[in-house]
Amino acid sequence: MAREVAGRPPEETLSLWKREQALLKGRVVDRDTEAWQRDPAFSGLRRVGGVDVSFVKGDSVSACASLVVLSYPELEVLYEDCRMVSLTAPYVSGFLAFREVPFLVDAVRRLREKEPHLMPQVLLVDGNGVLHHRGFGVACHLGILTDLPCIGVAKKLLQVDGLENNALHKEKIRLLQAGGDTFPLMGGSGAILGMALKSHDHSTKPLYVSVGHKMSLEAAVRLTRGCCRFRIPEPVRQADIRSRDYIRRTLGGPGPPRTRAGEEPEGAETRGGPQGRLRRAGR
DNA sequence: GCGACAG
DNA sequence: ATCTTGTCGC
Repeated sequence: MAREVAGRPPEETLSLWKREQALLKGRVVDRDTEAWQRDPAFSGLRRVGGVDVSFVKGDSVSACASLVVLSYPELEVLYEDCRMVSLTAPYVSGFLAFREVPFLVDAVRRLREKEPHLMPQVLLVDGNGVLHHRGFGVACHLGILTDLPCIGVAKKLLQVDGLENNALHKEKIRLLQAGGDTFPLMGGSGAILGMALKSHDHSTKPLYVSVGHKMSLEAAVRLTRGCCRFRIPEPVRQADIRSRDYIRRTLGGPGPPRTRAGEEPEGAETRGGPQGRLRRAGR
């Protein structure tokens, strides 16, 4: 049943959300807090997490929230948790966290309870950190709620605080040479809000990296680069691929629906549990 | 009416 | 976010 979530929240709700962001923003730490973050080779870093939420096409409510954990530097998947969820908040630019973050926090909590030894040492988040209307994007929000170092990795420039995807910006992109090349994204106040990063040699579009929590921008950019086999860093890419795959296996796909009304015994999932646990463990 | 718009 | 196959290039 394709449901629709309420259109745009009333101003009163947005006002409450802004207050919440302002409150939590005060707790963001934009410095390196872990020893591995300052090491040239990130020695000591063994697990990197990625999160994403994918949607069912004609439906703005049903989605799959996923959390994956990869080994570093091998980038092999060690853990996967995909779960169908019902979103309650609509997407409003600047308030993405209120739509997606509760389910990502749930995923982290499940991991903490069931496989604490696989807890990632940092999370790469699909979206922005401090590169945000009020300096508190989804990567900051998730970082504060989980107390994990987080990095915001966006695929498009969020045009805030004077930043514009204009001719000058496009020219700077064109001038990026090799993978790893960057240029700073300076806000109106003069502060560096994030970095545009050419994630690999033949990528046209850069990634927009910003601090989420418990990490410096320099380390965030360097680690993001270290996680890229393709344009999108592996943790986020795997979370995306697996969440979309989970939806396809659950609803989409050719042939008759896997679970026609009245068949298939109660509850039990066809493929190893509601969360599609641990598969293809690396090493 | 026009432009903006992370996911 | 999603709608979507083949196709061009290394």
